[in-house]
Amino acid sequence: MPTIIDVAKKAGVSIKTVSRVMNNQTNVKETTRERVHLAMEQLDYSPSDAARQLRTGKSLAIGMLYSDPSSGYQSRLNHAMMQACSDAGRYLVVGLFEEHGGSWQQQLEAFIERTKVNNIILVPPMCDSSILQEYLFNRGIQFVLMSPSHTAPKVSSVSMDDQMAAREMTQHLLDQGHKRIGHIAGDPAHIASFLRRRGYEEAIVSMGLPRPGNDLVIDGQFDFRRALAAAETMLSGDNPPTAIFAASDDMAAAAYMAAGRLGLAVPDDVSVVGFDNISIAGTIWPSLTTVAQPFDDMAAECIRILRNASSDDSSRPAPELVVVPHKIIVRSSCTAPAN
Amino acid sequence: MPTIIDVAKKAGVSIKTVSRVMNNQTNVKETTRERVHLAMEQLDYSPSDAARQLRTGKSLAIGMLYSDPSSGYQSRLNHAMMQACSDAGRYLVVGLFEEHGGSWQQQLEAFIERTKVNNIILVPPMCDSSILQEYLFNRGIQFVLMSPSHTAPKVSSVSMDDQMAAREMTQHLLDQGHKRIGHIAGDPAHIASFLRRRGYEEAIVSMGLPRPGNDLVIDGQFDFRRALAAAETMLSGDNPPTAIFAASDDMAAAAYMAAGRLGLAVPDDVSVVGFDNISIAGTIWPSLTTVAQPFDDMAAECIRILRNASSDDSSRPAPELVVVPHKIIVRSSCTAPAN
DNA sequence: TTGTATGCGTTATCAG
DNA sequence: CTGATAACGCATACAA
Repeated sequence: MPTIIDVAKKAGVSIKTVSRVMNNQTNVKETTRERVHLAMEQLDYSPSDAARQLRTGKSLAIGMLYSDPSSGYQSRLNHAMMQACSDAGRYLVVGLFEEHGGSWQQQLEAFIERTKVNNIILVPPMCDSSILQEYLFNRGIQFVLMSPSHTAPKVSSVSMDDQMAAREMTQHLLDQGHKRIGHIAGDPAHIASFLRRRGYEEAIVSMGLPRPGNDLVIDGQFDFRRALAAAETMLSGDNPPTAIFAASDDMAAAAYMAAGRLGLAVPDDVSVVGFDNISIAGTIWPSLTTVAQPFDDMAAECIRILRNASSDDSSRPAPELVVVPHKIIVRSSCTAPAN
Repeated sequence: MPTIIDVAKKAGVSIKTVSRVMNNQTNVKETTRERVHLAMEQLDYSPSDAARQLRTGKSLAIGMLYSDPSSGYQSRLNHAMMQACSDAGRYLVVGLFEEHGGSWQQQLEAFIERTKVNNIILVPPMCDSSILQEYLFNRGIQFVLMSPSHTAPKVSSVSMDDQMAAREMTQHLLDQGHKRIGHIAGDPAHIASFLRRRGYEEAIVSMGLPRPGNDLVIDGQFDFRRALAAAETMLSGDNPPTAIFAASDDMAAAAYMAAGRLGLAVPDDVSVVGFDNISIAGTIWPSLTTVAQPFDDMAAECIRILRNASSDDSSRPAPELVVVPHKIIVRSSCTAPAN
């Protein structure tokens, strides 16, 4: 493995100059810079993380702490985050908030002590703790909030627009000619449920249609069984909807089952759309039209923000509030209503 | 942060002695060893990974390369592996085999060059490549095979026993009194499909029941739609099974839907069991009895093997062939047959 | 604009 | 059994 010394020799300069070039510092003649770059390429040189880290005390690790390792959300986020880290030449160190492991702050403190990370990603529900934010801020640790319920003033955050996504999903249904669209809502405790519901209502009202009432909007609480009951109630009513928008794919699957039980075909008798794009959504039949949370892009944004922050020596860079565009995945569970 | 020097001072010894104690080396008087341990505890000392790495050239990173980032299997494995790494004080670096990125060996080579990992986990389908194994072996890189189709002679591997799991799952059905049990098999291209099917047949035959024929075993190829057709065929036949064992949870979900379409209730009219324990299995209703692949334990075993291997200075340690016990998750999709 | 010299916290050599 | 000291590869204070 070539070292900085080899590069310096090859380029006919001192190691300090090579160092300057590597870190994009000023005070290097342009021709010299090029010569160094050439030498680095020819030797296929890449700096040693270990040495760098030893010298600067800054780790390339990025910490992410979560509280529910079994959730599908977290699992997919991990996946995306790992990929993003890998792409950025950094690596992810994960930690778990234990139910009975003391206060969040204590656990965060212990994690930092143990791993020595100085970049952290805070995911729900921890990202909504102002205590944690305060602590990290005071300690000078760079951090990003992932999908916080409320954006904080001085802190960078990355999220998607649940409300807009729900609105577009509903619009998609309206565009196909549906006039009566049911909504199986999520757990009201989650802010996302609220936003998705609002987006759904907005789309409908903005088309001049009446605001949907209790016959069309039922709480499913992200629970399969409740959603099943909700869908059955809707579909067996007097004036059943021609389409159902479930606030999660799990609940959309429940709508599939309710339709089957009632002898209704999806999508011919009733269209169904979901939210999440869980892995089964594409393999189930008919394949489910749904909203894909842009995990990959959100992860990449988190890493980018953290990188910028730590490369910037001068104090704290301005916080960024990034909203990543989602994607509507149109598949075959949705068609124009009969007649 | 205390360093080795602080510990040495506190214990009244030289740093070399502290180093010896840390690395469990010989030639230290027992009382001295204790004194050092005490000092380390009192100072809450932990060695610097960066320095260690710089000095030894050995990275704490563990590499894992995969080819299908969107698969649920991979996503769950990642998750488990990250956790295991974190627990072991190491970290995971992931890489992706690109479809058109050159041969596997070239890509593996590039990954190693770039990340400098010297511990690698090979997952399906790469774990079955003897070329890759040979390459890593010659290069002196420690590696473990994850769920290989065939265990290799000189290489450690970690897997679960698909056949045994399928056999137990089927036995569970038999124990409840089922005599006619259908099987929706997976893609014959996967060795796991074959093993699961064999386990199913074994259980049935060993009870003195006739070996199931083509009316009871249908290929679903891990495809929802095919599985749906298969389940409908079985359940609408002359002598329908009272229980269906699907080789994946996705396909079990298809069986649910087929039952619903035919006006059959799960589990009262037909029991359904699956394989994988995907996240929806517990939330769907009735919740699905299934086989849980022991991702966490398998991941932990991989890391353990790698750790042992790299701490062992003397040549190459003996390869281990670990089979991790699986778990049958009994939920509510399965009951005794009617009458 | 460029170079020299020192130290980050370990491990390892070799001499007691 | 123990210890002084030299690396490992990089960044930087300081000198030129």
